[in-house]
Amino acid sequence: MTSTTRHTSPQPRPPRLGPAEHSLLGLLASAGPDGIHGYDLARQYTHGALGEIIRLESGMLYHHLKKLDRYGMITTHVEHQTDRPDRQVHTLTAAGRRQLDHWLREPVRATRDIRLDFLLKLFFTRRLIPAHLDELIAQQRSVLTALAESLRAQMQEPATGDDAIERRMVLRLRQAQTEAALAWLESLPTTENAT
Amino acid sequence: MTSTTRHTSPQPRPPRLGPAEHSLLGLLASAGPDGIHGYDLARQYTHGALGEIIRLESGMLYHHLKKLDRYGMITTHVEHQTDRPDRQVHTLTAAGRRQLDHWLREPVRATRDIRLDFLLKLFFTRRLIPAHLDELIAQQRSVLTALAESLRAQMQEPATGDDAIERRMVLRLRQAQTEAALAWLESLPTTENAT
DNA sequence: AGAGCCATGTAAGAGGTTACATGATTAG
DNA sequence: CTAATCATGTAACCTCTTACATGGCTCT
Repeated sequence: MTSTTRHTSPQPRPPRLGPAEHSLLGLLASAGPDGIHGYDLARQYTHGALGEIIRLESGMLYHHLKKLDRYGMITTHVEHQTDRPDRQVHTLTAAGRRQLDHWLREPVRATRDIRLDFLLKLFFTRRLIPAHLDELIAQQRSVLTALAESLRAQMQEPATGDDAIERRMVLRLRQAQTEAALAWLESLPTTENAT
Repeated sequence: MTSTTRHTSPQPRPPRLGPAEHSLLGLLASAGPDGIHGYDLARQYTHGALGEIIRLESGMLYHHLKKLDRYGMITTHVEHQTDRPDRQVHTLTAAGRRQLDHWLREPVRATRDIRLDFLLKLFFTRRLIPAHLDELIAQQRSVLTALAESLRAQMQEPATGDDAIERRMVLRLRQAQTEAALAWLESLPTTENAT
């Protein structure tokens, strides 16, 4: 076991992490203080419900792990094995956990982010901080409700211009998708009717 | 007016065009044989319904035009102006028109492509080949109906495994989004109830 | 005089895809 | 013997985003 993490330049830039990286933080949080290695992480994206939400090729997975290490979100140490290739075991840092918790608390702003980002938040909130589930759902509902109302208001405006029909088609689609997401949200199992 | 198009190597690779490039082909088809220049194209993405569907920065726009020229989908010639900067006027080629028509005839396979790709197809079919509108909508409806049925079948399967709840949440969201898109599709103005 | 339009781009970087490289071990 | 598993990556190539560069002209 040789520590290989170097924190000479912890945060090269303000870290803007995507859904893939946040899901990795979530898996590392689930793994606990003993850490987890890349190949094990990769398996969680190919088997299980996570793979239904997001697809992550091994190339990108290792790339993201490097990035998270550079940002000081995780630490990395090599675990030597005799009969198998060496593993790099990763552990979540306090900064990584803070980043994860912050991300989990934020609802998504746009309807199109429900499919990927919000599903991930839901998945990891259930697993890591189930007490916060109702709050996450409630906050997301209020964002989508506001969006739906704004769309309804735009539909009320008198149609003007030669592309009025096209604009209305677009608006109605956005409205339909937003309302479908809202209905789905409201059908979600909460603490009241938990399993 | 100096012709600058070179067709020494017309198709360097099998051309895989994205929605942005197809929308450019659509605008070039609307412009007719006299062609149209980049800045004029850019305006159609900032004003009008097109901008509600897709956002295209000028940098990417000029990049796509270069690519379309390399692929032999458009031709380019410089139009000299004395009081204004020179323009590069682009014209759709027969190959470009073939590509556009082929793309317009294909329904999208996934629900998430409705928001961008299908809206573009709808937009340009209405504008260029309105006689084909009903067919496009009917084909897309049959694709989405099949998808909805497959999702319903998956929901019927007995829930098994420890992440069964999560899998069902994902499935129900996909179902809700697909059914919302279907309902919207069926509410679209067809030739029967045209304006 | 300054803002903004006209017209075409470049530069730099983030992010992603697809495919392959390596090399040992184990299961069928 | 062959294939798959374990484990970590590299290489090449797209795409997209964001911001800026240029320089003359017109409008207020």
